[in-house]
Amino acid sequence: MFKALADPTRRAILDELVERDSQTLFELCTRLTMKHGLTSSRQAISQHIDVLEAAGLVTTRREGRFKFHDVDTRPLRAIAERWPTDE
Amino acid sequence: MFKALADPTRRAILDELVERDSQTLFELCTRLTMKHGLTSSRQAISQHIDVLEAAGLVTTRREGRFKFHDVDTRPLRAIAERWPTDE
DNA sequence: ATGACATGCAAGTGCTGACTTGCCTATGAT
DNA sequence: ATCATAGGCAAGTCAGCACTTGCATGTCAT
Repeated sequence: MFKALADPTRRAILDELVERDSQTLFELCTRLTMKHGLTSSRQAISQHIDVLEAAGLVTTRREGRFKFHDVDTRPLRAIAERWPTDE
Repeated sequence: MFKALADPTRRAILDELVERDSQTLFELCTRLTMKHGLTSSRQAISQHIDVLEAAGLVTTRREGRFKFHDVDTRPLRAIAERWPTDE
C-alpha cells in the first residue's frame, strides 16, 4: 500500500475518486488530464489502477463494456494506527 | 513524504524511533538488525535517514561525535486529511 | 455482421532508487 | 600524538518501476 501511495499520479487518481466515485477508466483519464494537468496515457492510468487495486485502495466492478472504480480509504487507517500523530 | 514511506527499511526506522526516541546512528543500526531482522549497512541506514529527514519525518541534532535522531509524525496527518477514512 | 467504442495483455525502454565500495573528516580517550 | 570511534561523501552497480508500443478481446449500436 505504501508503494501505491508513492506515485503522484496514483495520488491524483485517489483525489479524483474521493471527489467523484464510480468513474470509468475513460472518465478518469479525461478528468485527470483536464483538472489535474496530467499527461498520462490510458494504459499508464490502467496500470496505476492495478497497483491501487492490489493495495486495496480501489475496487472495480465490470458492467458491460465499462469498468467502474471506487475508492476504499480504510487501508489508510493503518498509517495513523502505526505511527500515532500525538496531538 | 510518500516516497519516504514507500521503503520497508524506512518504515522500520520510524517504528524504532517511535518506540525509542533520540537514538544515535549506531544504536539504530544495531537495534534494527537485532529486533527487526534487517541486514542493511550503516551507510544504507544513513541514506534512508537522509530521506526521512528530507520528508520532515525525522529531525537530527549533533552532539559531539554523536548524532541523535527524533521522529516527527506530524507530517502524516496530511494523509488522513487528504483522504478521510470515513468511519 | 460490421464497425466503433471501452478495456486488456505483454514485451521493450529508460530512469529512478536502494545499496555497495572505498576513502575521508572529526571527535574523544589514552 | 596516536588511535579507535562515530559519522560523511561520492561514484558505481543493479533491480524495479513508470511508461510506451502494438496488438488482442469483448461489448454495444446500426
